Amino acid sequence: MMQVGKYTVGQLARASQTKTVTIRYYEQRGLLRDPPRTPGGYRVYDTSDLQRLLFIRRARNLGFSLRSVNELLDLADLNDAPCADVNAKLSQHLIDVRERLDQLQALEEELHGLSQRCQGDGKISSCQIIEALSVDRDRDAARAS
Amino acid sequence: MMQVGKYTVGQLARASQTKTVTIRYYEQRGLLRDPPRTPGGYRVYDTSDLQRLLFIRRARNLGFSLRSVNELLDLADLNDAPCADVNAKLSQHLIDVRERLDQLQALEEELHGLSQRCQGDGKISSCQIIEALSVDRDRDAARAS
DNA sequence: GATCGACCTTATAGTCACTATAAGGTCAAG
DNA sequence: CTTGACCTTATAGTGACTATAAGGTCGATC
Repeated sequence: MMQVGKYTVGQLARASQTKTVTIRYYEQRGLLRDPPRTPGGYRVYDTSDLQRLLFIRRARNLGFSLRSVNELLDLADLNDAPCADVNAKLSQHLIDVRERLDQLQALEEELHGLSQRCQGDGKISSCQIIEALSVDRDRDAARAS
Repeated sequence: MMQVGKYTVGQLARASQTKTVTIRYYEQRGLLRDPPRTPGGYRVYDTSDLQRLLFIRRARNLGFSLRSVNELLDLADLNDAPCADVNAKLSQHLIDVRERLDQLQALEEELHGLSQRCQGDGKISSCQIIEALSVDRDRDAARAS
């Protein structure tokens, strides 16, 4: 059995809801260090690796790109960097997320409107949905002009 | 000059707000036919190609995957397929979009909450945001157990 | 008919964040 | 000492493009 506070890649994976291949991918990308190995070549992680991985996963769940996560980790490692830098990154991300949210909302409305048009009793030749996708609408016309 | 109703790839690109490489990519993926060529090898498209491309772009703008767009095109080509098939695809897509919307909304709230925690006057060592990302919160703890 | 520049051609590699697969080696328990 | 779960590396694939290189064609002008 492995020492307490030590993990194989699989144990780290379980503890962080990550796949082992993903962990190795993070290592390759430089987000996680090259861990020490057993004589047989198995990776041996410790709790600080787990902490770092959990940080990565949380930030990823919040929609940060790996690049952003890396920058965040760099900042976090630099204890005397100004906290405002972190907040700036967060604010920009929040702006991006809100924009995506707006777009997705508009999309939802459009799809909902589209789904209302189906009588459900016809053939494709008279399908209002296909029709709507096929015909130039105001937006297309305006953009193309 | 090119005949009326005929387009080079670049003209098709301009008329559909697409990049030429993307058009060739769609051709490669089988969404657009291999068009006839000039003696010199230039692709020559006509208005039906433009219609089809506009259909693709509209569906893509609505968040359909290329695979779905392809299925939709297949249905549209089959004039006697039941319209309900199209509606089923649309409904499923609407469900997916609404799910993404919910997730993005939750994300927005979390990020907003996080951004409220910045005092903006400290160093990383006392950054509440980094803190929040670093520390196990209820969700992580619950999932890992 | 030479030249120019805008446009076209193919092929290949890169992006992002993984996921999948193959072929083989290690670990610990029984 | 065998078993089976786990680990190793390397390579290729995903989706929907984007970027780049190296070269060929078109049509207008001189």
